[in-house]
Amino acid sequence: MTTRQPPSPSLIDVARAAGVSTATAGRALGGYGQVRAGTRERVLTAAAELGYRTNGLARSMITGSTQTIGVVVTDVANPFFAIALRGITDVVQPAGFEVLLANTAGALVAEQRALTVMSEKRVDGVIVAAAQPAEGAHLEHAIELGVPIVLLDRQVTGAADADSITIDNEHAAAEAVTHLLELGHRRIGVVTEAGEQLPALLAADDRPGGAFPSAMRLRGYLGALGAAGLEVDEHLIGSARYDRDSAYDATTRLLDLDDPPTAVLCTDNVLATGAFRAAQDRGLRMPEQLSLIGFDDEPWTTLVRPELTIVEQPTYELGTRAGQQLLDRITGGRERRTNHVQLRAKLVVRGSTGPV
Amino acid sequence: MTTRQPPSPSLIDVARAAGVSTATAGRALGGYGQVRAGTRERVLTAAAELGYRTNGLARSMITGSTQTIGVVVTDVANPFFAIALRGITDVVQPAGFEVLLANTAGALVAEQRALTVMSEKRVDGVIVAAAQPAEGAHLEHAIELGVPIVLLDRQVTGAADADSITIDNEHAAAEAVTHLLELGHRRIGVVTEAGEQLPALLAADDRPGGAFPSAMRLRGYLGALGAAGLEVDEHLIGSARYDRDSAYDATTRLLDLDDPPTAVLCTDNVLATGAFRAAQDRGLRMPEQLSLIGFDDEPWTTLVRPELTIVEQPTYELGTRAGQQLLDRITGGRERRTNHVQLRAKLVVRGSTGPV
DNA sequence: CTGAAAGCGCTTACAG
DNA sequence: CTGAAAGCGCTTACAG
Repeated sequence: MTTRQPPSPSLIDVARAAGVSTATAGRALGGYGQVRAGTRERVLTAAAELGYRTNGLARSMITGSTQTIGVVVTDVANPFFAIALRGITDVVQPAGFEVLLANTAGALVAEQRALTVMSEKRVDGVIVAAAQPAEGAHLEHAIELGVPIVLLDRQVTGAADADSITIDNEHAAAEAVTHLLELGHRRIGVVTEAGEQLPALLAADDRPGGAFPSAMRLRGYLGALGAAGLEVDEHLIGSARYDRDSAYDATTRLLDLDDPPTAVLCTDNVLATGAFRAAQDRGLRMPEQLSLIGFDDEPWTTLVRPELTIVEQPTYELGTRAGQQLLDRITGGRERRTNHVQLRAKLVVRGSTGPV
Repeated sequence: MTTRQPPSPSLIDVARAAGVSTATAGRALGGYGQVRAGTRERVLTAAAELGYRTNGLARSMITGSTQTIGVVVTDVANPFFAIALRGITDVVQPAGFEVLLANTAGALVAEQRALTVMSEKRVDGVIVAAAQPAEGAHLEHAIELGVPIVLLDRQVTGAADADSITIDNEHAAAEAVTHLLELGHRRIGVVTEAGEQLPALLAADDRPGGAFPSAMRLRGYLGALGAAGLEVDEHLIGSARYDRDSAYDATTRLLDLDDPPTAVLCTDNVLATGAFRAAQDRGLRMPEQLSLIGFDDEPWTTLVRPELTIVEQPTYELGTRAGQQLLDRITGGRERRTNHVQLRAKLVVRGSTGPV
């Protein structure tokens, strides 16, 4: 059935059919202003008969609000962001807001473009998981234009006026290392994608502004060792790219050392899959011959044997809080102080960690 | 820094600053019509100085296009939809379209509301993974209003004018069962969330219109057994809700039978986690004592031992094709015939299946 | 190539 | 409670 599509009826058509002015028709349909019950009835009936639907563009242009927020992430297919995104929609949709989503694949230009487009589409605010925590100029620019921003999962330097919601990654990693120390481990390795930032982390003693979670976790690892009075052995820091195979190789290199680690912390869930596999393929019994800790409570961590000890992030809550924070900012206006919330991760001890 | 936000400059301001008409300013900024190079320069400079950004709402109201598509899914946190969504954005964003996302949590009313709102916001088209394959009236209504729709992952009865992209779930499940039959299995169980649809499936001999993938898979299971001349034993059909614990229980019930199955097909990835665990807890050696097949190539399926034989869906491609299909429809208009594409899943044989 | 004018479809003071 | 008019910020014929 391919009928030629009739032009969508406008408020004028409805008003004419109901015998009222467009102002009155608008009031009846939009639920604002005062309309006599009988008049409202006639307008509603006419609208229904004509198949009228409000033109949201026209309305938004006048009201100055689109009831839409932007969400910019590096990868929606990553379970972490997928779950956080669900948290955002669960909070924001019931409040009458829609979500405009952009995926940047980690490219700064894509993020910049997304912010420009969203700003042109007049979103009421944006939640962004930045591709480059060191690059915040475009974000600050958007804020100056009047677009409230909530940073998700990572702080950004140069975006001082953005709110943020993150996880205390440094503390989370430190807690995992402390657990291993308490079990008696002294040679503790780490599989990380923040390897090349090691020199900077070792040098700096001030807290960095914008940083990837991976860097903060590596920092936590270093800090916990330091607090225990242990020297950092750079051989124990296994650098990997963000994929399973690379983590596999990094883990293998650690296990090949003359003086290999007795325990390994993986600073991410994907890296943990590679590390687990490497240990498995090598036939190492866990936790007797190797203790292993991962990140995120993914389904597989309780399907493998032994079950994996992990650091559990409040991912869903990260999303709901981000959504709530942005709604508050949209309602509360720019006057409110910038708000930085940090959530705590939780160590979940299972079978993959044991005494040395 | 909380400066009071200056009203965003409009085209009028730019035109005035550049000493041209708004028509000319619009042409220079919007990249349409003819403008002398020198004039364009002046306009662009003025715009940059004023910090001008096009008002997309006003533009869309005139051009009749928002360069935005809607995507409606039941659960973005589900890896299946998260990956498909990534496929959609990867195709649609480079083409200059943004994505308006709605999560329905499987509620029909939420889906209806989402379509109304998206239609009011004048999206150029919508991709929807329907909450209720039997309810298509609201979808057909949107199409009549001029909003092209592409159905994702499930057909819907009553939405005859919608395009669709799905996976041949019936064939996929049948192929898995055939694999087990070839290995000599005769008592083949299934863990499914479509259990209550069994009577309907056993009765109907015509292909159903709208149906959940789970129902189509159960249908494939029944068909493959029938083709092999085997009677369907309803005791071998383990009904579960869509969660791990329920699948665990359903699997346990199957294994508790006097004459238990020697092989089990799980019609979904979540159900497979529960089934795998049940087999594991019972101490069954796979594949010697039980052959198991799951759905979707999730990371865990190659981390467990034995590795899981699975049916791999082209999830990412499902998304890219859906995006492409919608763009074609938006460009091509309503005149084109409705287009139904079905993708094939692939059986990946691994260690969890073996001879009986 | 450029401009004056109309118009997209609403909401908002302002009168009555 | 209702209406006439203005206006949101653009693009599009239509003239020149």
